[in-house]
Amino acid sequence: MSPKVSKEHKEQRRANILEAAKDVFIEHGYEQTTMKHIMDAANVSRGGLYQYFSNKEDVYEAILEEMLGTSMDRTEEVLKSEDPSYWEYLLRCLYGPDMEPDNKMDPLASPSLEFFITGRNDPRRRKYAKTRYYNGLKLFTDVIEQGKISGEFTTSFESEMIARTIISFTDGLALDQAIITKEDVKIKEQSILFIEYLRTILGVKQ
Amino acid sequence: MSPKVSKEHKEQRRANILEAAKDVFIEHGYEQTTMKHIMDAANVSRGGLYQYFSNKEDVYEAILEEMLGTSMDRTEEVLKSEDPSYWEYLLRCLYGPDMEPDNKMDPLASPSLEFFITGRNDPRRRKYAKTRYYNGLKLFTDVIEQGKISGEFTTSFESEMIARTIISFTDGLALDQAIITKEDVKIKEQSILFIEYLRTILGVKQ
DNA sequence: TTGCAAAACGACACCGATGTCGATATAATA
DNA sequence: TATTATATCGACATCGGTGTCGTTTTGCAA
Repeated sequence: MSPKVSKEHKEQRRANILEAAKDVFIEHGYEQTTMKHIMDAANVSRGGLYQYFSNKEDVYEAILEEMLGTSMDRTEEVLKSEDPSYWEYLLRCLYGPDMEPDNKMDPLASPSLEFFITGRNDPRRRKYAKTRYYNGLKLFTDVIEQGKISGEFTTSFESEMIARTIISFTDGLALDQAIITKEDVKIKEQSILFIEYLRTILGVKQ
Repeated sequence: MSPKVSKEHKEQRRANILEAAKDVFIEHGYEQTTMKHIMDAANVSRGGLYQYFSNKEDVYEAILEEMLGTSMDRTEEVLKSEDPSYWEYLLRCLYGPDMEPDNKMDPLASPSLEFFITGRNDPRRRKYAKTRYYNGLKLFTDVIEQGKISGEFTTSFESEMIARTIISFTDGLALDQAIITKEDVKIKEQSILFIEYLRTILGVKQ
């Protein structure tokens, strides 16, 4: 009845495997990585790996769950900060605490997009894609809505529609950087231009 | 020495296979379709298919070549029309002759994005992705540049950077519609908002 | 017709990845 | 130290897809 191996140890092991798997996915992408790759990276045998995850999709879903969780946490945190400007909230959600776009995006973005797009005919995968999309949509819509109420944004466009364009643009940037490479896509410069766009379309009062 | 089967016949057969393959790719996506699927759809045997194409990648590249070709032709055509407004040129390049965004995108967009992103570590595939990107970039940059020269666009932003955001936004929209589905992404409404954005960022004089 | 080169066929061998399973190692408890 | 549940191992059978190859069919040309 009593456990022969501590629960913490098991969770630790699982976390280690996930950590290693993440690196493999970043390097090879979703489709190209095999369970063998993960086994090697995590120093675990075939049987050992299958003890924790029943297949590759299962592994990636675990990584996704974690991502979706922490991204929600982070933005919650941002929104709870005492800064009163919704415009800054928005920039923080997009570009982190220092509100400065840089040249690279989340390295897990491209394997994830790959996971979503190759599984677009699979209800299970699509569910993850939708969750991710609607999480982002809700967050941005809320912030814009709040900004309107507070009088900081004077736009007459629908908050939700602006939120959608934010997501589409961000996704497009991630996609282009994945298939073309960073240097060629000029993420930073595009982001700066996009901020300018947002500023005008939202009618930000300074 | 002389051919036993006319060259036209052979080209016709090849074209038929490609036609069928295109439908299969649209239905199953790139990764999920197998040579067997294509064989069945095109009513050709295994050996027969391999007579024309040496593998799946080869088939898809043929489709891509065709796409890249016709898209260049079409935009060439648009640019050669006698209409003097560069703003309208731009809208036509984006949304076709009637300049009205609709709710759906090219059905081959998602298999192509899949082809590009799953092959992002393969130089061969990346070359296709780059060609596609830079074709679009050149087109939009040229049009915007012309519009500036003619005085129709008064923006002080770099033409190339605006062109890049056009591509990123368009790609993002295609991606989102692929992984989420049309109805949920509201492509038309987003496009209308995007046109508004373009109008302001370009400083279009009416 | 007949001859023949190319096109079309489909059986087959191959391969790499998968998930299972019986054997073994491990570590907590008695 | 002995017991025992379970974590770990890796060999193995399986499977689906691939590309080849020897055979058959086709249709133009002599």
